[in-house]
Amino acid sequence: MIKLNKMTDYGTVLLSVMASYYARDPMRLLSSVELARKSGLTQTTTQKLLKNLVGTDFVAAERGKSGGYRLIRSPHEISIAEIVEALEGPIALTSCVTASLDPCSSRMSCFLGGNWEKINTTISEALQKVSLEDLCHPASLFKENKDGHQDHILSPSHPEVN
Amino acid sequence: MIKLNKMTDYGTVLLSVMASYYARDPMRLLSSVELARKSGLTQTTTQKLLKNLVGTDFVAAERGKSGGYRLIRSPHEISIAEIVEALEGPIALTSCVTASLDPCSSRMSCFLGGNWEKINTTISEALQKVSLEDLCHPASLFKENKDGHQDHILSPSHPEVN
DNA sequence: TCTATACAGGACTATTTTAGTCCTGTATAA
DNA sequence: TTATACAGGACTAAAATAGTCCTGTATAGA
Repeated sequence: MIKLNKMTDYGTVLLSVMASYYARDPMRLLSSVELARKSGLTQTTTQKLLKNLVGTDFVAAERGKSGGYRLIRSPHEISIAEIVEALEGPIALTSCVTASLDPCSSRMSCFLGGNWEKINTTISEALQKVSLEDLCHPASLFKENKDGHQDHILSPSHPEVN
Repeated sequence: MIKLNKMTDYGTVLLSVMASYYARDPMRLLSSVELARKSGLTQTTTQKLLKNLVGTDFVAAERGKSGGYRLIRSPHEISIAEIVEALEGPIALTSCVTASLDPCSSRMSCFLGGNWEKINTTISEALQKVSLEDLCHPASLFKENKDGHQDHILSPSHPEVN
């Protein structure tokens, strides 16, 4: 099975929550604690994810007492490819294609490499065509509680065991 | 990084060797020992791979003293998708899509699931378009030794440490 | 018929990768 | 000045993968 990490799965959930807030107020900061609660992920996992997402060109952080995180690009401009690359590194089916040091010590691997690279490109293009917004339709993701607060109804494909 | 297993990487090397023999004589049987030597993989790894490949509709085995393995379909009819599925199971980015029992216990995962499935389909289609023959151009893979025997010049992307 | 060879299948161990935890430091609003 | 929240890395635990080993079955040839 060609698979994403759990962390990337969790990451899409987290970013979906952030996207839903972005839709209402792009400048709204959400702390890691808030994001953990809204996403249903544990705090430590949420924090770890956020650390990996800060520094990309779609998530920014502000420190201090009223600090937090927010998207800095519109969800429809953020591709799944970018998210995957932020959390897992370059999209490629074999490390041969991307390893720069002594990448292909044999003719076979180079020979295969060119073809794997075609496949990798195809896959990367497929992921580039899907945006965070495509995964996330914020309007349907939240419902109001009696007390006016919002609770997430989201959870990752592989619910985190708490 | 979305990645294949090492075993699948090794598997493409092994199948490339088999394809090169198929091109000369489709009925030629190659023992696991021969295949290990020609591919540069260890015997145990080769045997393990072959066990997983036998039973697919592209590799068959014959037992007994002069037994061995061979391709039973032309390399140009064998897609990388089939190879990957034989060695790793169904091609999918998250297990949610394929797990049939309690696959999506939350709205989010189902909601995401539909989109992941689109992505998975795209990736699967990309892999179906590449054949074993595309990876393997037998004519260029072998060179004759002085004594007229052929040695493999192939090795996997991640050469196995012996 | 006997024997050597080669595939069949599964159980087990070791290794590697991934996930998850913890600790210490820095920035900022109040 | 202090409480809060992000930053970064080291460490441990868990899961997945790779690799080994053992026993059984089929078959060609002596």
